[in-house]
Amino acid sequence: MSTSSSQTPTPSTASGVEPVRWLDAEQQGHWRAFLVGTARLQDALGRQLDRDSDLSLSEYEVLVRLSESPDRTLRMSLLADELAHSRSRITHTVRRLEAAGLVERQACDSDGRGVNCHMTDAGLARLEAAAPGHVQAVRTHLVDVLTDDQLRAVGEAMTAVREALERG
Amino acid sequence: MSTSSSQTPTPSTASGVEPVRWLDAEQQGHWRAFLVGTARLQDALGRQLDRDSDLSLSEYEVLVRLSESPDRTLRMSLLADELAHSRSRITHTVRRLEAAGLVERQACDSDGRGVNCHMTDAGLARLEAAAPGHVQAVRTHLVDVLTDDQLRAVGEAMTAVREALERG
DNA sequence: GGTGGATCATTGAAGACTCAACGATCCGTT
DNA sequence: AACGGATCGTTGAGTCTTCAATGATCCACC
Repeated sequence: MSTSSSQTPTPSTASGVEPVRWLDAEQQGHWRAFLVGTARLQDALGRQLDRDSDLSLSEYEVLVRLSESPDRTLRMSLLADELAHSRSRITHTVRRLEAAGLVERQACDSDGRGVNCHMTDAGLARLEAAAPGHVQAVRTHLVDVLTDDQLRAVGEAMTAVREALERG
Repeated sequence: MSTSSSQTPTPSTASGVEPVRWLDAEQQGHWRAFLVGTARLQDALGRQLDRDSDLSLSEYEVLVRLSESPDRTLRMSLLADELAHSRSRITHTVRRLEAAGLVERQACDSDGRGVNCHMTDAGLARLEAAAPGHVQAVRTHLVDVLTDDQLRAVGEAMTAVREALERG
């Protein structure tokens, strides 16, 4: 068999079970290209960051969001939402960053439950050191490989996917 | 600052350092949409598989490739290459699948170093049980969210990314 | 036909992420 | 003002992945 490939739709029995709408060969090809391509891409980018800057991709993403925020500070929950990472994951990532001195936690004035994550000067310096290499890698492996139209298409498609998921 | 965002290209000093070609606002938006969208998508698909079929996405992928191969058998290295997973990761994934009785290892006739991974009947049954729900999830969160053109654009873009990476 | 550099797969430890459970705080309702 | 459900963030255990090191086999070449 070739599960999740193009198949004759199961001739509808009287079973009441929704027949599976398999993907056709083309759809499946695109889906697999997506899976494999993203795997290789994330792998290459993570490797570059780790090798050249001793940061994981998620640590880098956290630092970038902080660098763009007023006072270089962001609530844990906002970090989680913006990066689409679980709260638990953000807690663990921030704990590592804090241990490295790149970030520090502060109580949140307006909400006793909240925790603010503030990027230290060392954190900013570390990000600034890491950014050029990372951006170059994003170019080499993604942006410069695609036409402008292709990159836009990917961006818009993934925005649609994201919005659909955030409704469900 | 806003690292990896659109910036005035550093006025070229005489330092001999290649100026960083930052991403412009649009490129960066697409790149982030890609990061966040793929994160949410993989999360949703992995969750569905784990909940409904007690399989991880990588276990599922291994089973699919095996199901499509002659004799439901594939070399470990081919599994790794096709899925873009490390050899070590494949070893661990297959070990778990073997422990669950879904797969078994066999010596490879033509190559004494090689190991063939063969999918058992139980493995096939497990895959067939998992497939409808998974395919439906891929539709709900990706395929049915996009137009045919968008899906093709994504597939072709990621194919280009993949090929570029496999050359470097 | 032996040597030396590749490829294949595994191993174990370290690292990162998930999951469920938890305590604390917030806030709408009564 | 007290209840009760919801949100926030953390925790620790379990799971998955990476990384570096290893042993085994293959093969091109001398």
